[in-house]
Amino acid sequence: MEAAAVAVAGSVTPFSGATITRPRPMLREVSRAMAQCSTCSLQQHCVPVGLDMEAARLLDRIVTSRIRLRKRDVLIRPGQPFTALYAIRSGSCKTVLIAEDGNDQVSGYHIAGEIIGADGIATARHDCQAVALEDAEVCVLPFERIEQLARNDSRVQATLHRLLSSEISREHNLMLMLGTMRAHQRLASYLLDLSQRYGSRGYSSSEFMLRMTREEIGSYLGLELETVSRLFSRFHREGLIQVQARLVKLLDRIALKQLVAASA
Amino acid sequence: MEAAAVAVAGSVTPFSGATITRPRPMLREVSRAMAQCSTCSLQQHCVPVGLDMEAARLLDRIVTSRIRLRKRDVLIRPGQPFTALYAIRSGSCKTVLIAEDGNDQVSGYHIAGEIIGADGIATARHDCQAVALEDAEVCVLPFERIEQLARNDSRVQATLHRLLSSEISREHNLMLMLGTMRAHQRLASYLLDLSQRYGSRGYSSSEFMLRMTREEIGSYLGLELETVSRLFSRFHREGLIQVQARLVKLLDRIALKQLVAASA
DNA sequence: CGCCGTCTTGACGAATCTCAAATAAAGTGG
DNA sequence: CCACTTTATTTGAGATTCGTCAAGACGGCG
Repeated sequence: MEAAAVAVAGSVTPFSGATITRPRPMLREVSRAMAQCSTCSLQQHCVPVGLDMEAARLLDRIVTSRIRLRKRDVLIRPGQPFTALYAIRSGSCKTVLIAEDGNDQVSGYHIAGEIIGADGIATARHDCQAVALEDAEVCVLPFERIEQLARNDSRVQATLHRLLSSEISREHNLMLMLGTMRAHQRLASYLLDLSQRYGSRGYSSSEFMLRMTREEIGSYLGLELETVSRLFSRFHREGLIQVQARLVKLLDRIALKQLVAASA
Repeated sequence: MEAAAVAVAGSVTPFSGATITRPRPMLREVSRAMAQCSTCSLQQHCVPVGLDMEAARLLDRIVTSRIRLRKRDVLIRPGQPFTALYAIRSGSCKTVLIAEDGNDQVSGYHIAGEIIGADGIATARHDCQAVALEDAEVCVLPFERIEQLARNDSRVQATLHRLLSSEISREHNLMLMLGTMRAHQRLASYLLDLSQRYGSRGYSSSEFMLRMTREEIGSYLGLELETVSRLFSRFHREGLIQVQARLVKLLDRIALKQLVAASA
């Protein structure tokens, strides 16, 4: 009785930031039996963070289903009615802002444990697009249920508020980066951010795979793809990192941090 | 029993983005009797927007006090414990993000009817500074009360969620601007945004006073103050606006919009 | 094996920043 | 209210960063 959250088609749209070249099938809803926060291995990184077992059980009532995404599948499209938040269970997504004039910008890179879709609440429509960067799985959190549960339990309520507010803080950091940093500082900052996020999830914090193209990274950082490429080469040449296509290894984290902090 | 929200000192801090040259007295709390959403003239623009009379009365229980600010008074300082949101009743404020390295950036310009402080929820501490750009008055909305009321009334809850989400959307727009626009487009975009916001509050949408310096505007737009100044001169020369110090008059709104929309 | 999307690198130019100096406006104390 | 001090704004000239255009290399997939 509530497949609404999965009303996400898969065909090409005029919005599409990614170059989708072939029609895609509907996104597939996965058995809801498996969607349980209380037994999920991501508990410490996802919505339930900080909640005790009892509260985590409450969340089991929210997560009604999961969606499997293949690389380039579109999870959210701009203008789409807002019904749910999505928690990434595995894989990664980018979010893309698309202005009326066609201007677009990658506004986020999201990995397991992170939540997307909060932009849609105010207007009841999403204003960004979300696309899988690799095969991924997301949990669907119907917003009505969240609100209902939040009214009945202050822990759930606090979790929701924390979640919305941290999206605001995340964007604050991005704005600081876009508004005050030089190209090389932005890239260094991006690499350190990835490192920190992978590290806190138990992946290597010094060696990882970039899931976005140079162009997408550039868009995210407010730069052209050539600038990103040149900076990767320069960092490599200067011994700060080792980079081979999408595989990056941080060699001198301290120097990277100094780059970011340097006022000039 | 709850003066906590007013625990805001006024002396010089190492953070201070504005150049405050003298010590300032404590911010003054104003009689709480007057703070009533249900009779406030800003109802259509502030928190109560969209609520009926009955729901607006609920908000009266939230707004416990008001604070008067003089120009340059600091309402929120970074790191300060989060206790409340603030609704601007009159006057205007800027919010400033401050990085550890001292890097700072104006992240918002807020006028009557707008809410500030939502960044603090996630970490229980504010991460931005809020400073009055002119004499102003703000309503204090203790967050505990908001949450309590939101649990009991879904209209209040929805209002809160809408409010947090629109802050996210506001920042999305800023990011698009910082990440994809040229200097002249950013300024045109800023002027149109001011125009729209003043207009919707019953002020003139074509003639208004800038409350920020060229430097603050530059910081907000990710530009140097000289660039801002030159652009004001250029827009004036080209007949798009008339500008005399802080007083701006929009002469050709269509051309300004075209500037913003132009892809190159 | 060849195509296509991605990435790298170079050369050049435009946009923007930096530094500097003059002018205008605002704030301060008498 | 005036004279003085400080802050804000404008404008110019030169330096720098980054974007644009172009060509070729790389690599994965059919």
